[in-house]
Amino acid sequence: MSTSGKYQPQDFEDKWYSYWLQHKFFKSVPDEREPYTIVIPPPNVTGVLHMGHMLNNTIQDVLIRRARMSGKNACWVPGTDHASIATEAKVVNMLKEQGISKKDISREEFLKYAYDWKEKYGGIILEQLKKLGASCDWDRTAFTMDPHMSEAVIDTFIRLYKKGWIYRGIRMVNWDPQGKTAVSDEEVIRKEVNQELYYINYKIADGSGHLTVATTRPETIMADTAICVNPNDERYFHLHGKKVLVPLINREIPVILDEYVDMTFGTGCLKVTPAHDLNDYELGQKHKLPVIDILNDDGTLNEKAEILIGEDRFAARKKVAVMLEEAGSLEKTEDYKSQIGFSERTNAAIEPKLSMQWFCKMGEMAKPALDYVLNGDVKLIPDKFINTYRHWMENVKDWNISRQLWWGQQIPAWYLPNGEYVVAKTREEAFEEAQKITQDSALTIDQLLQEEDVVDTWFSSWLWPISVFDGIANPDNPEIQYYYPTNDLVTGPDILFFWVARMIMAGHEWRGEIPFKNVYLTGIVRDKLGRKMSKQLGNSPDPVDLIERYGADGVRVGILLSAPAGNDLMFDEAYCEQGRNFGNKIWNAFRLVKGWEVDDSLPCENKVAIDWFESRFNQALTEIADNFAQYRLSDALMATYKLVWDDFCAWYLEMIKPVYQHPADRETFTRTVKFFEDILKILHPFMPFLTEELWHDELFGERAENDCCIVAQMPSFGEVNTQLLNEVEVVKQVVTQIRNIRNQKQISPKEALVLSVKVNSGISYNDYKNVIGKLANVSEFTVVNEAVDGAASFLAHTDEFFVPLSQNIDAAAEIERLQKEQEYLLGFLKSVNAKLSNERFVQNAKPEIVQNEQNKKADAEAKLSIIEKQLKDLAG
RNA sequence: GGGAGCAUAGCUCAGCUGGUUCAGAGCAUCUGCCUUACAAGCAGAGGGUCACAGGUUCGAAUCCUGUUGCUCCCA
Repeated sequence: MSTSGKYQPQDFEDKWYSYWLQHKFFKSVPDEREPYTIVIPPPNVTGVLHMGHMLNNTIQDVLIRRARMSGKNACWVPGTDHASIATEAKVVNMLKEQGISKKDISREEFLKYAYDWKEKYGGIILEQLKKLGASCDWDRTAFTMDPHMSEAVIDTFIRLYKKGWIYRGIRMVNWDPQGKTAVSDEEVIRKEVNQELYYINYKIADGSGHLTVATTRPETIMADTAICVNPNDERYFHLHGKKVLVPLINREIPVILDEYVDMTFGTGCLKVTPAHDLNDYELGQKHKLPVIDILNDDGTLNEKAEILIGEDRFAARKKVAVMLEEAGSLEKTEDYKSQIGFSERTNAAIEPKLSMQWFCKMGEMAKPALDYVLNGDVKLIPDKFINTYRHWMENVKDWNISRQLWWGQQIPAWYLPNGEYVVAKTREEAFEEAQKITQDSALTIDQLLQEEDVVDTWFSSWLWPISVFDGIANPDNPEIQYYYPTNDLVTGPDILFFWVARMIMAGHEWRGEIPFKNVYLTGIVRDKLGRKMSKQLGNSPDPVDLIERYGADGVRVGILLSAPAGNDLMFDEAYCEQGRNFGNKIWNAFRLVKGWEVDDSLPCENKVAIDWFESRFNQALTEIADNFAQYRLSDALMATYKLVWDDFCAWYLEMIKPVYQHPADRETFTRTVKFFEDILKILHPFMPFLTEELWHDELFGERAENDCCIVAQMPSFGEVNTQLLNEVEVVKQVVTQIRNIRNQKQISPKEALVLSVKVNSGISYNDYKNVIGKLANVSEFTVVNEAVDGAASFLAHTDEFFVPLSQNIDAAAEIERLQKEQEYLLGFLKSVNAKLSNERFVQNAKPEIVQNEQNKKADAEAKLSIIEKQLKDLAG
């Protein structure tokens, strides 16, 4: 503890993190203890820490630290994923700045640049996690492209291919023209966008007039291969069998009939563009229409468009509109709102595009993965997500796993000169296989061409809980045997399908087992106005900056206070301030105790206070454990907060605090120091730095080098004296009431008061004389048999208290107060009596509930008779 | 358009299978205090027709139906 006396978390946080690292407290190796394992949801290697990470990793650290302090062998595996699209985009940009174009360099050269980039910038986020206090086993830091991790990916590809679950096919995919790759359905974010609906006239080829088509994408007319109308649409009977001319290019296309067309939308005439729309594609298949793809991979028009070649699709849209207008083919335009897909990675508008891709069948794998969740083997917390999960799993579509990129695991498929392909781990194995298939002795190994594409990053991530323990290539190794299945996974609901569902599938496929027992789904961090935090809005605080200002402990407390499980959280810096203030409170409570002198000759006069706090502490311990068992971390924190601030600081320390510059007795001091140590333990998972700092203070005596709070064992549950707890609650009421009287009558806390009690409850107030004397500054406390005249009075439980005051009592005000209370009690009694005199209540309600009502009745009646008597006395 | 969820104090949220004074917590607010651990604090206090309308029940914040408003997922 620093000598400055002020709580300054920055002074010691780095010190203790280094100390923990040095002493390898985060390190885990299999042993005879029960394991407790968390694998980190690997953040994107290009990423920097944002508030979502803060939340997520604070939760993981709290769980892992608590497990570590509960006798478990705690292992938190950190790492990053290679984020193929995002990283490749960054590297391409970096090269562009250096004047290098990706087209001009080889795959090998590109990958070298990419690895250099990763080495240089890829670890930032992990360093930031250290600031937060994350107690990961850094020796285990994994990366989804580490050799053994990549090998697991390739093995998985081959295994699933051999099972017939991976196939290649032409499909309409979500094309990201900026990333120049396909993305999966889950990576497309739909947003409502204001667009224009263009009404375009197509001339009928025989010169008999025109028809009008409404479209949001006029630039795709050059790819039209038909116009479709509903066969039942009377307006268009005359068009059946006709041909029309595509405006601007005058290509002839047929009018086809299909009930698919919605007669009420637009004009009822649909342009069919099989290459650029999924529904049109299916329609085209059905009617055997040709496919004309007019777009390049980067979203510009190609020569098949005939016009505007090389223009970007959005620029082309505007130009086509102008050209149509000039040609007299544009009937009108209308404002129109519709849902457009955007790439999660690049935010480019997704272009539906036909291309040859690799797919992974999901149906077979989804079934067991769904069952694990439905039968509770894998628990989703909160369980409201089970419905969402089930819905997705029951309607799962095949997963497009190929990406047209270099950064990632290259698909282990090898093309032969004749167009066939084989799937094999190495070129050599592929060659062997190829020879077998082709029986071609002329085939040479160099003739094999490996698939250019890589697999989706999630195709690595779904193996994460297994592959970090090398459980794919070495399924029986001691690590995977020990740590798998892991315990808790902490992540956001937005990747329930991307990742969580697929990990469960992979777990079942490779090990016939779940990957984790519990999935804690955090909410999304929003600003206090409820908006999602985003770079564009600039409404996200920089977590590292927050840590510098409030301390890591303060930020951890702040973010947990605002984060009930599964709910989005409205983050406000005020929570961090509350966290820091809490740290300050603990710090100062510590300074108080530390400052006490001890006099061994003094007797202990605080037995009641000590016994009370011990009971209260044990009670809170159960509450906290219960909250943890239900993953109610903010409640666990709040229970701890109240125990420390209210019970320990505000009540206990005030009860036992020696008079200024007077020494404490040995017993009180020793017990209090012990309480403090236990408090540090339960606080540690939430506030690791502060607790470690105080743990090593000389107040606790000499500590061995490895005697650290981080590895201390949680206090064990002790006895709870309920009667004592209840009595102290009454005593606290007494103290509050006296303080109230002081407030009302403007009596200084320094002025001692005299107190008498007429006991009706059986509580032995003698035991609490000291406590009440100290907390309420009462110099004389006597038990009386009769009411004291002319004194301020109040009720605590059913006991009557009297405080004679130098000033006269305002009898009228006192009467009014009592009458108010009487009125309330009479009303209350009435409702209780109404219940009790209701036969159906007495018959139907559970006996203990009826008994309760009777207790309430007796209690109210007792209070009423006291008040009546007091009123009579005042009147008399 | 289909599905799910939510609505409780100024704010963020608890409130389990209806029944202890059930209407709560934290923060914020108000009042009084620089009482030598802490003003990043202490002591008090106020604040809600539990979205709205019906229903079931001896009894509803809690269960049912409808209405309104918001959020998310899917098409």
